[in-house]
Amino acid sequence: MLGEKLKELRESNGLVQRQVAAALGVDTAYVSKMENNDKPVSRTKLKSLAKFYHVTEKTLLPFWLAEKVLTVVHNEDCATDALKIVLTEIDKK
Amino acid sequence: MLGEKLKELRESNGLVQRQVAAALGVDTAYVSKMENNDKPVSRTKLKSLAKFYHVTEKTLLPFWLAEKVLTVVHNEDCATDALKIVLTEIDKK
DNA sequence: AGTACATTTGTCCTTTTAAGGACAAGAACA
DNA sequence: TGTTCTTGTCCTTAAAAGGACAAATGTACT
Repeated sequence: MLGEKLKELRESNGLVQRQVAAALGVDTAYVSKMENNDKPVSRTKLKSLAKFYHVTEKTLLPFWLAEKVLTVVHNEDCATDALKIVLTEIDKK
Repeated sequence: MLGEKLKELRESNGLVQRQVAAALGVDTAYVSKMENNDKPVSRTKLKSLAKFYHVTEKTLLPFWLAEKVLTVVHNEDCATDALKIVLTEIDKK
């Protein structure tokens, strides 16, 4: 979800993980894990990535947040119900 | 959301927080916080509460999960977008 | 007004879990 | 083979969970 997006962005910019890693000041393993949703992406890194890929943070944010939500509901069989409850709760306000 | 539910259940059973607290082995402050969504409700406590109120855990679970999701998306203005992304992602599987 | 009980709020502490990240070593691939 | 990407393990620090306690507030009754 977010990882896929990040990978797309990197490849569409013709970049290799090593370069991204350098830009963020981390190693390539870290980048790989972010792209495979194995490590959470911090918000500050998200900002750096957005800048690096020349997109606005705002476009990435929904995917970033979705990823977080997914880890919470992941493997719960009432996930859909829960999400719908939250949705109605949100626009009730 | 979950808290409201718990409070409803308690009151519909004509119980007071002190009794719930005793059943769970915690103090009343803790119960109050659970009912006001100030403290997360652990899954084991959820089970105890379900048993105590004579409802199945399955009926409470969606609200419990919704509460967790809410704390994740809370104060993010793209919350709705994120939730929708997760929804489509989920039933894509 | 004053007591008695119920609930809420705030602060504190300890323990558990997650984040953030390095490193080494294993696949893929060109 | 050299480069990229992935996986697994480890470590350290930063949060969050779980919960106690005290004190404040609310409520109802007489």
